[in-house]
Amino acid sequence: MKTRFAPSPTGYIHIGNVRSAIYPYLIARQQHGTFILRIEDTDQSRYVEGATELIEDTLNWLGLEWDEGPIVGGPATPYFQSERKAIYHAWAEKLIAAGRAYADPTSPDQIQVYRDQCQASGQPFLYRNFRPENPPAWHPGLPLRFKSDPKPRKWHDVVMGDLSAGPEVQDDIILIKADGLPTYNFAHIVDDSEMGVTHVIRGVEYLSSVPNYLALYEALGLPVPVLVSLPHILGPTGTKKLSKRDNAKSVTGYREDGILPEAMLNYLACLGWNDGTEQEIYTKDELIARFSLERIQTSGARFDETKLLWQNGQWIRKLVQEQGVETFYPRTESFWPGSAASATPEYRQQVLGIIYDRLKTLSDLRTMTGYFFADPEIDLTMITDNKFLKRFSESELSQLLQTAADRLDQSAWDADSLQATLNQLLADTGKKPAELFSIIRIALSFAPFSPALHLTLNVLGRSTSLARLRRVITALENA
RNA sequence: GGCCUCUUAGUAUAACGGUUAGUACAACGGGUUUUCAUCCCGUCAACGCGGGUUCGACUCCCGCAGAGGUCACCA
Repeated sequence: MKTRFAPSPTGYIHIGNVRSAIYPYLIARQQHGTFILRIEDTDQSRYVEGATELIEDTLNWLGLEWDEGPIVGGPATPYFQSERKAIYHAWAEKLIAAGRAYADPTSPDQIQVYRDQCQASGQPFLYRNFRPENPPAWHPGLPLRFKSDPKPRKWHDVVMGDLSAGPEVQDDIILIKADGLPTYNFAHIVDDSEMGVTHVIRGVEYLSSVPNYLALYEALGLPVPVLVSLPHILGPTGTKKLSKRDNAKSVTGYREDGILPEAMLNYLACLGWNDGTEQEIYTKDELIARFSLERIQTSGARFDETKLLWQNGQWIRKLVQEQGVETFYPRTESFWPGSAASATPEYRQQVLGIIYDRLKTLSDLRTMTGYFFADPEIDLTMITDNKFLKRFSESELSQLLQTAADRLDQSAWDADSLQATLNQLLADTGKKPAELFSIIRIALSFAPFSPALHLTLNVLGRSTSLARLRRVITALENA
């Protein structure tokens, strides 16, 4: 089995088209086949500098390594269509010799006139109805058209099932443009054949062109590969396919948001595909083992960021628990708040160790860990408005904090001892956990939420913790 | 407009003629010595419509509606 991902370098890879890379990759790996990356850069006007690198970066991030293509090379080198002109021209000459292709002398303006005429009379426009009787010999500067042989066509699509189409959708499509470069319609057929691609996996937008492709395969004497049409991914609100026009984010844009590639691959693979079980979390190896083209959904699927976020949280927990904090830590390095810059990696790892199960994305570290690295600004309203604390006066609260500070000062400073001290404090003061722990927690962090109190104290350390309690005691006294 | 495709809760999906239509996310409620999160328990919520076929239809057939795709010297 040989599959390929064949993007055109017109920009970044977005959520809406990355499944055309994931599915061919998964099935190729499962069958111990070959996954090819081919760059379809035949449209010079749409070429974007650096887009190829963006594509490679996306595949690398998701872990979709290609066996043949740019950088790695392969038996069908080159893998850029712009460098394969001679190959397309050789196949074009064969068609001309067989009487199945001809030069098109009609100007684009004239074609537009024909098109308008048809529209005015309510007829579908087909170029073959205007085919010139004595076309000139083909030479550079003239487009080359396929001489179609319209007839009923039947074919099978692994996802869509048995399909058919009538002659009315088959036309004399352009094979080579006036600039000498081939169209997608011609180039992909030649390339897939030359490269030995057995399974063509691409978006459903190509479905209506398949009858023309079938005619071309026939005229070229080439076998038709297995055809697989992937339904579109829809935007979160609209009903149209996700595209860059309606703010589809790049896949790697989610990397900057703190999404893990494991989660992204997991989510995307399962958007419109399932193995029939109720499993939700899949590793790449599990996806490779379980994937099947036949179980790809026939209808489009909406991209739902909420579930991606949930899966990402699951993956963060899974990886930290499996690998340990130290191993996972390097992946978090660019996500810490600025105030963490002066902290040691060891200290950041300690913070990560008690906060990771609250993260939905790695970038949550930026907003959730500030008080571990710098003294938070005192905001007494967080105390006075707290639903457990508002019934106490400032002096009661400051006395409570004073007692807590004194006891903690006597305590050994490790998580277990701190928990024991807190429990003892609870018994001695007769306060409810919601009261005692809330005032201490807020005094330490002034954050809406934080890890368990004994763990927070343990990581902050004795001197920082006590200093923070004391400045709040002072603030309460002066209130 | 022609041609083609699709249609189960808000979202992603399971079901391959017989189920109280299952699961996950979200939402809502509850539990786990503070908060938030995790984890656990629970609640709400779906077969687009109309005809057939059949003892029986989400499942098969036909029609309709809605949505999408495509009709480029773009891919």
